[in-house]
Amino acid sequence: MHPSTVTVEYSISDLCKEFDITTRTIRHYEDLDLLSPSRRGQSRVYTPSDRTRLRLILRGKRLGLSLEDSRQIIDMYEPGKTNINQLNTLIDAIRVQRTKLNQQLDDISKLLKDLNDAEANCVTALKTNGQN
Amino acid sequence: MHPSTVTVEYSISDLCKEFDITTRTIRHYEDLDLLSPSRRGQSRVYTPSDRTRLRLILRGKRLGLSLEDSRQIIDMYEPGKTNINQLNTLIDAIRVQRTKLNQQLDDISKLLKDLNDAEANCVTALKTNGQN
DNA sequence: TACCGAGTTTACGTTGACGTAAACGTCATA
DNA sequence: TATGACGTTTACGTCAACGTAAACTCGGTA
Repeated sequence: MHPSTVTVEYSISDLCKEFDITTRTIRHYEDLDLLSPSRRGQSRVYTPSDRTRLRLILRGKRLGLSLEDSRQIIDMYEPGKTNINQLNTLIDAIRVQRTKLNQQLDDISKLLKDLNDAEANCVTALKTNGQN
Repeated sequence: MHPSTVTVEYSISDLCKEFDITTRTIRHYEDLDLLSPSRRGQSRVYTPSDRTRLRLILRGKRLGLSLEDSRQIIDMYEPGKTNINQLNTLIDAIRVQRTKLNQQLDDISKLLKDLNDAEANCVTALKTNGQN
């Protein structure tokens, strides 16, 4: 059996459609070194790894991270080129991020509770006024 | 016993210190009708209720909400002036927000897991290279 | 009274994250 | 061959969320 040589790749519009963003957005991320696709001719060619990075960027956006924050976090996943005396710095950064995320978890649970209360108030208001 | 008449109030700089923001930020929120403090002379005077609103705004910010989003959510907590035929709309909005927050919860738990993995990789890398 | 600290308004500047338009290349197919 | 669909670069525009500076008022106090 041959080793699987089906190298998956994506065009810029493939990724745009999948994630519902514009080409401008993707090229913007490349300007900020968040993505660095290879080229065939002048066209950009994206690997599954690039696609994963994009997913991480968009996830970061949903969490309110800046693109710069996302770049740092994503670089944490690529431990290959990290030299040893940066590893401890990296670990510290990871812990800082984790603290922020735990704060977010707390914020969200509180907000969800507030929303529950607010909804309950609405429902009560609807009932007591007896109007449908 | 008298009813407690100690009406707590805050100056703009009180709130700035407490939440570690600038006066410009607070006045900006007022421009957007997120806050509407009363005045003594020309100076702004904030009530505990204003302070609570500010806390909610900043919590929204940590979650990546726009100020406009926060304004809408905060208005949900003030059911007094909401008329009945808007209540259903409000309930819908609440459910939309809840959906977004649940998405965030999912994002965060994934990110936390990723950070755990990244940290583990760092630790392993430190050990195998045997350098302190 | 002369200044200081804390407040105010007005208005232009900045930064991040793209939008939008212009002008162009490349390839398939009608 | 010419018309689209899809790609590219370059560059100015926009919007949100403030920053920053200027010029002012007001209440205490040295």
